[in-house]
Amino acid sequence: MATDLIGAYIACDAPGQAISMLERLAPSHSTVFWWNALIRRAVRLGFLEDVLGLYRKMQRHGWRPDHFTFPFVLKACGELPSFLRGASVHAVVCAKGFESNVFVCNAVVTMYGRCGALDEARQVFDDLCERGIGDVVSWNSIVAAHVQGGDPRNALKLFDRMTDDRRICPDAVSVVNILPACASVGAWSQGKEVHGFAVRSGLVEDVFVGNAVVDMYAKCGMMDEASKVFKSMMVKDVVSWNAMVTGYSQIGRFEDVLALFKKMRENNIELNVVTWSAVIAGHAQRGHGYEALDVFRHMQVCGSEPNVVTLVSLLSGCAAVGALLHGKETHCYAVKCILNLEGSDPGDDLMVINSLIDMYAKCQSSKVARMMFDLISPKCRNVVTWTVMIGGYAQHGEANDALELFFEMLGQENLMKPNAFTISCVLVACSRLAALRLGKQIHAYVLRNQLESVMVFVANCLIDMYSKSGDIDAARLVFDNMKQRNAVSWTSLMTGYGMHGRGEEALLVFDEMRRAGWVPDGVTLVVVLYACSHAGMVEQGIKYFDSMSKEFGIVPGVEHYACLVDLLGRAGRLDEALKLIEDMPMEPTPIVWVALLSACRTHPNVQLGEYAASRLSELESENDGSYTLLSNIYASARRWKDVARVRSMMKHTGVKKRPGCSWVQGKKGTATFFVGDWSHPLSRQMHVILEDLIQRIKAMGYVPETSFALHDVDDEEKGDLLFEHSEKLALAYGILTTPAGAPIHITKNLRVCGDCHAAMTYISKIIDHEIILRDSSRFHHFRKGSCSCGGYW
DNA sequence: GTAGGGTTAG
Repeated sequence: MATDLIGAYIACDAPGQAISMLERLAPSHSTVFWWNALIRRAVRLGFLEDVLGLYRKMQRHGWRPDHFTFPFVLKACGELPSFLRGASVHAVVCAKGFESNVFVCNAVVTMYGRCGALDEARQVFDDLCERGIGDVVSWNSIVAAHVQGGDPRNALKLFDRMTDDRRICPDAVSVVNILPACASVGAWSQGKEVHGFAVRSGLVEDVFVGNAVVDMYAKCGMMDEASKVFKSMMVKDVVSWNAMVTGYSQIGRFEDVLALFKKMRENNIELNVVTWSAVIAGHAQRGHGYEALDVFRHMQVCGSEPNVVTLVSLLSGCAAVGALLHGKETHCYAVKCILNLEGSDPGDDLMVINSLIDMYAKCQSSKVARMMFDLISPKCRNVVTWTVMIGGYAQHGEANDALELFFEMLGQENLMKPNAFTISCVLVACSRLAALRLGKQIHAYVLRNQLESVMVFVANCLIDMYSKSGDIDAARLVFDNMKQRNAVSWTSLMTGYGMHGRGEEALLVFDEMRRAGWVPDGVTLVVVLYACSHAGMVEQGIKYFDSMSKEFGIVPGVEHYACLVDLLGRAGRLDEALKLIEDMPMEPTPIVWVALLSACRTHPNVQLGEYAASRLSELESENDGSYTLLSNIYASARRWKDVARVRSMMKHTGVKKRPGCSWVQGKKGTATFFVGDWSHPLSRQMHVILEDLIQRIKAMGYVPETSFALHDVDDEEKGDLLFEHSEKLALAYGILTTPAGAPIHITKNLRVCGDCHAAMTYISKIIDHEIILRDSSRFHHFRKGSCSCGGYW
């Protein structure tokens, strides 16, 4: 009688009444059923903490959980997820002798899987197998644990073992579990086998299975296969259609997406938020932010409610095109409609916040990004939060801030483990700063954590870091040791050789690349031309440029023309460079005119320089570099009035010359110097050294090239100004702090000054160091009185 | 037991 009442209470969701009645009953076998019923109800309703409360309460009142109780309780632990509580339930399972109950043990495996405890899950599973009581559910559980735990490769291995085991017959769940794993590692041939199995066993008629097959092919980019399966499906639902939409969106076939939309309407399938989000994401991932925004608008017109996923995709689109205003609108929308909604997953909120930080950083608003970052309490941040902020800094010339934040991340109380993304961002920052010492430490970290073996990306960043930090041979070593390479690996190495003026080697790599079967793209050709230009290989460069379309099927873009202008200009062939610009099939962009203007500085030509500068200012008036170049051109012609005019023009238009800045990586960190910056504690000694060196090289024939000083003052004073250039200060500091015989590495934010270049060439003859100077475009190795650039500074 | 999402390189 009492138990009937309890059942009724449970059925009408009055658990309090049911519990108080149960507590008044004496423990007997029949009433465990009602505790289980209560617990099951709580699991269904998602009251996970209540499940555990009931579990404790029933034990306090003397009832023993049975083989029905444990799976529910374990499910609650897995969904919370709470490893500690799950493990203690597992301990009780063992203590009460339930380890031979496969039903209970399968639930333990699933629970551990949900908690990310793959080793524990595996141990329970292996135990089941050893005792020969594992069933298909056990196998499905352990495979699912590996798929969800981010270990798809082992999931695939386990699935293979499962199909080899004759006692086990995979079911629909097995197939639906394993196909996403195939897709995530691009194992389409294994996916094809699973598909074959599904067909032979008839499972493919299950709409879940069919969807999983379509999804697998679509994610592998095999839309013909996906389409074939899709068409053959007797029963389709919106998930089937969305799998196709996603597939086409990912490979950018949006006209096929539109065709699907039409058919969906014909079949009365309503587009849902997943459909729209997938298309938005497809555009965003291809860098088509404005198309993503269009789809978003369309979605709203159609009355579909965006959700977290929609916003995250949309923000990545805004970030890709630097659409700050749209990003801000999306931010407002998120605050109004999405963030902090009752019952929303806090992980989802963090994802939106991470996307917002990334969007602001990529839209040049790193201050706003940092404000958002600081607003999140450190214990709520995850590794992506840190990475987007570090990456934002690294990419926008705030490399020091990037590194500072990275160290802050490492010092967090709740241990934050950098992942491959974080490491890539940090390496970008190292590259910018030429921070070789830190870069090497990061490399060691990469090796210890085996990040490079799975991540071509990280190794590519290492190549870039080493070559931009002055150690191109180390870059080569990283390259040679890569098990897998992609086109970026090759071009990174070529860029390195190009920057170091080792054009022949860059071209050898280019040949190697082609022999290895890689098809060069537009970027590769830019690098090839750049290498030719910086090594003075004019004829070679022209040949490559002329054969681009024929040999590689690449139509020269404006960036290739700019390279060729640079190439001709460096060689002093200014008329040809101008003719090339005039004959260009497209409108020249600023980089083209800057290339010509630089050439007019290297090979003084006032008239052409003026022309280039005027064309440049039509396109962008705020380029401080172009004013400096023009002023240098006038100065070298000793046209001081024009120099003054340019300076007043700069003042008038509010263009500020970026201050020259050089730095040296020493054992105790970085020492940074600005022009005329004598604030360093070693300044006195630096001054003495410079004075002495300049005296000595003057005796060797060095004549200060005062035209670089940008001032109309008498020569003696200009000599002083040259004396104070940041790269000379950095050199003096390097000499003071670098052990004899070791190279001095200097990095400068702008192009090296011609006088400094000349002075360093002389100085390298009399000091016991090689000087390796990286400026904004390339490396200069000064050794024994000559420079690797061969005068093409 | 099925679908969509945030961070990385030339």
